[in-house]
Amino acid sequence: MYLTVDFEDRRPLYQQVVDGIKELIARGALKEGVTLPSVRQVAGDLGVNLNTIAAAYRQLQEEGFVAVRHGSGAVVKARRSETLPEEELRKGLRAALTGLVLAGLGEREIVAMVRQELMAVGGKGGSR
Amino acid sequence: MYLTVDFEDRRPLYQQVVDGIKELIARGALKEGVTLPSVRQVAGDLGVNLNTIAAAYRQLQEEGFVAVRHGSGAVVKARRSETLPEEELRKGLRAALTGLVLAGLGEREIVAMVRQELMAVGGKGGSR
Amino acid sequence: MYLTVDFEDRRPLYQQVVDGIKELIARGALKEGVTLPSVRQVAGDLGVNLNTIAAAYRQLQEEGFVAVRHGSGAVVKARRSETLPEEELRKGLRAALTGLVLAGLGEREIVAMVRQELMAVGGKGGSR
Amino acid sequence: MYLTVDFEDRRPLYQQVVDGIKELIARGALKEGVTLPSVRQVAGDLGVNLNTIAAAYRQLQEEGFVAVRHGSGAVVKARRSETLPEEELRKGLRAALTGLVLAGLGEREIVAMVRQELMAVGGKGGSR
DNA sequence: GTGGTCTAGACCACG
DNA sequence: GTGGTCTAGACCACC
Repeated sequence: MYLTVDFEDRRPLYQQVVDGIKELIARGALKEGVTLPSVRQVAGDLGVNLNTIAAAYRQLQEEGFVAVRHGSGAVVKARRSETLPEEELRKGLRAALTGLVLAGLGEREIVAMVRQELMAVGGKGGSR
Repeated sequence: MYLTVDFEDRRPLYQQVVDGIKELIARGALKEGVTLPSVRQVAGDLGVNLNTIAAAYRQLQEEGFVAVRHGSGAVVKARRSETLPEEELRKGLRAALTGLVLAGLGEREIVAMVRQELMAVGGKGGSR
Repeated sequence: MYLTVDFEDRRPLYQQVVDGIKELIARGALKEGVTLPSVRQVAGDLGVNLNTIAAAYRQLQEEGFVAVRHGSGAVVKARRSETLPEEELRKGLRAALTGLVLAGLGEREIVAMVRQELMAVGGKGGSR
Repeated sequence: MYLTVDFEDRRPLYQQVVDGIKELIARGALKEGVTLPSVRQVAGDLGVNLNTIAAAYRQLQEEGFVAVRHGSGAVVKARRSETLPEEELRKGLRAALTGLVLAGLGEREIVAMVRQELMAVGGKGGSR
């Protein structure tokens, strides 16, 4: 399971793990019913503390992406019907686009980049 | 200068101010040479602490968006040739898109939303 | 013996089994002298691990609800004169009521719900 | 602010703090807009680790009971429109009532106890 | 000053 | 084996 953390990133480590796993789910690389590697395993692989990964798994559970069961690991759940309120999502998108505009990219370039990222992120997830 | 902060937002206040001003610049609402309102003014208008706005202006200066001159306020600079490293921008875009994919939106809907936001964000200064 | 477990429930599986059997006893569905189905039987029916059911039976024994005899199963005991210390019971009740109050229910509605649940729970064995 | 933890209690410490504060809110002892004592303060008072209280505040924020702001503390929010699903609340109530029935209490005694607890918990909160 | 994150390491609860 | 909780203590981010 490809997952990395970047100690230079401004996001906290546990958040990077959460985001990374969400991305793997969005991509279809982690499907419903799959059991995530154990907290200890991931912590060892990434070279971070056990508690940090535990916090990430806890958040994924609270957000409804996985079902964590005490003695038996964390299992990816079926897609939730509900996610973040659309307003939140728009805010995030707008912030990202603002950065691209300020970097001098035009609409065509930006849309092309979006399409490219969509292929990387969600392209095959749905119909695979 | 339309600028607001949301105390419920997860981003820190100073970051909201930074993002808001960047957006105004991207939209062309704040052009090169314009002097931003004083730290005191903004702090009063938004009802936040002086230090918070000062931190925002400092970051804008560090990122090269404004020039702060002792005693004469903060002036919007010419667009910098270089902004955030492209890798950072892609990361931000990818994160935003991941959220949209997880919310169940398809490529068409997402591209449409991107176009819509681009019109809102980049109205004037986009194709420089 | 109607007994179910819910893998989504926040309580551990063994606790759900304990609570379920207590409820059956409270309702009079399991009377003194009755032998509970074997650990294997229950584990198979519910699709959970043997150890989980064994832990539940052990706790029921420790709390005095059943007598476990080597090789002959677990037998429901006469109602004990003393159960959990009253303080514990009040704590549990108070926690449950706090939730209902925070949900905005008024005293009348809550008392009505209590009466309703009492009819469901204590149908037969209530006023011993 | 009366708040205690019990090291013998089976609930984790942070959960006891969460429950305690919820109860104070339900009782009206903590009203909207009040700032909770600092994490360090509470940790010191209760004799537990700082992180334990931080976890409690975090959960209260996630459940929408308080707004935690980085440099300025945790403020009690207006009542949320939405709480736990009713099913969860009924489960909790049923479990509590089962205990009381097993202790030999009759319907009258139980209803009386409920009324008594309601006066202690939520009686004055609403109309005060 | 405030809360947030992380580590190291211990111990417990669950299956 | 699994995840959960707690501590001690450090350091960071925010206001």
